Amino acid sequence: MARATRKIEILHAASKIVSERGIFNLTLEATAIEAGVSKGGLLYHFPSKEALVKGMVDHLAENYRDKIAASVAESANDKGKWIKSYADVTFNNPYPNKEMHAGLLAAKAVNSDLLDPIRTLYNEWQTKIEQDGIDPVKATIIRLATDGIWLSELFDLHHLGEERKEEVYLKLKNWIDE
Amino acid sequence: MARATRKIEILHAASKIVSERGIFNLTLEATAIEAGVSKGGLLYHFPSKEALVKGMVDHLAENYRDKIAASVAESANDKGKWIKSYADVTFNNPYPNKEMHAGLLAAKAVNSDLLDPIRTLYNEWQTKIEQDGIDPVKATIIRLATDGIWLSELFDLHHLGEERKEEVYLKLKNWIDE
DNA sequence: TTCACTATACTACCTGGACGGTTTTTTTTC
DNA sequence: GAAAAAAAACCGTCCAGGTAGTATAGTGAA
Repeated sequence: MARATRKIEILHAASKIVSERGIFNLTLEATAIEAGVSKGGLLYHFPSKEALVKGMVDHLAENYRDKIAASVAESANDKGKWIKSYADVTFNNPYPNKEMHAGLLAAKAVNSDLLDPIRTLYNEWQTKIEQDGIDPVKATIIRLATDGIWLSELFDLHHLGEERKEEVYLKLKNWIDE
Repeated sequence: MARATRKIEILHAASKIVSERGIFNLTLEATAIEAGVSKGGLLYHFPSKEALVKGMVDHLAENYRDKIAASVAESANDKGKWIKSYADVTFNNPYPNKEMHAGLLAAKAVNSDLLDPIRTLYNEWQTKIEQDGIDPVKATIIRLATDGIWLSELFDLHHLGEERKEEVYLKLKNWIDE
């Protein structure tokens, strides 16, 4: 089974390894085993390690873009819908974030250029966020604060308690409409 | 020459390699060469790679702690001096941030437990920031926004222009005293 | 004598990637 | 619609190169 799916299974396996065992354990063999495929099979889909990591980043960038776009689409067309969607998705979606973390770390380790799709995404969002009917500085601060949560989760540096996190989230949301 | 200094030179060399060439090029040999020391010499100071990375993290944590503490000390004892110092130092000090980036990435790659000193630091600051005379939620948002800048610089994801960055900085500062 | 190294050699292991198959699926031909 | 051909998807082994860490003998300074 699984035609186009195999590639994606392999990408998930790679992310899982990075998340659970760290970059240094992201080897072709380990990825193959985790994905339930042979090394040769893996190399058929991704002809090099760099190609594999590129696959991770491209995949997650596409996913994240869709996720935000979907959230924006179902918003009423009120002002601030981009920053609101960005904050919503990032605060409340542990899953794509995990993959994001793995992809970022892997790309940074293997070849920084592989981060370009994320940079593109970031620039797109920043533009939208700043041109969405609210003060761009305020919008940028909300965006940065959201990213701050991200940083903290990426390195597991500090757990805001759930209540504090919720308070922050609500205060940011209210601030948008102020 | 250079008694206690050599160790620190080695740590700087290691950070430089991580920053410029990425984690995978942080080998013992490369570090020794960059530091102008023999491999044996390096291993004399840091008996394993993990010890080296631990040295990086410990050193930068100490540095960062001092830096913030110094900034707090020279503040008038007005409310919000902790968050103000945190934002000041992080916004305006590209140097320790670079080392921080390298240390975080190296520790995350080699062994997440090595991040513990940073976690401790983070917890200390969060406590101080929340008990410093201003609304803790507001203080936390400022802290998160500051960290957002960090994330962006760490992966080189997006350059806020200098003006926009300055606007953000000023708006956050004003917000503290509001 | 000890400390802080240098220089070199060596081991044991791991990893990316090449390579030459084999099996499964799809397409074409009769 | 069955057989044949071709393409796609995959397997498993091998190897050159690199790496952490060990070992060892020696050097100069305090």
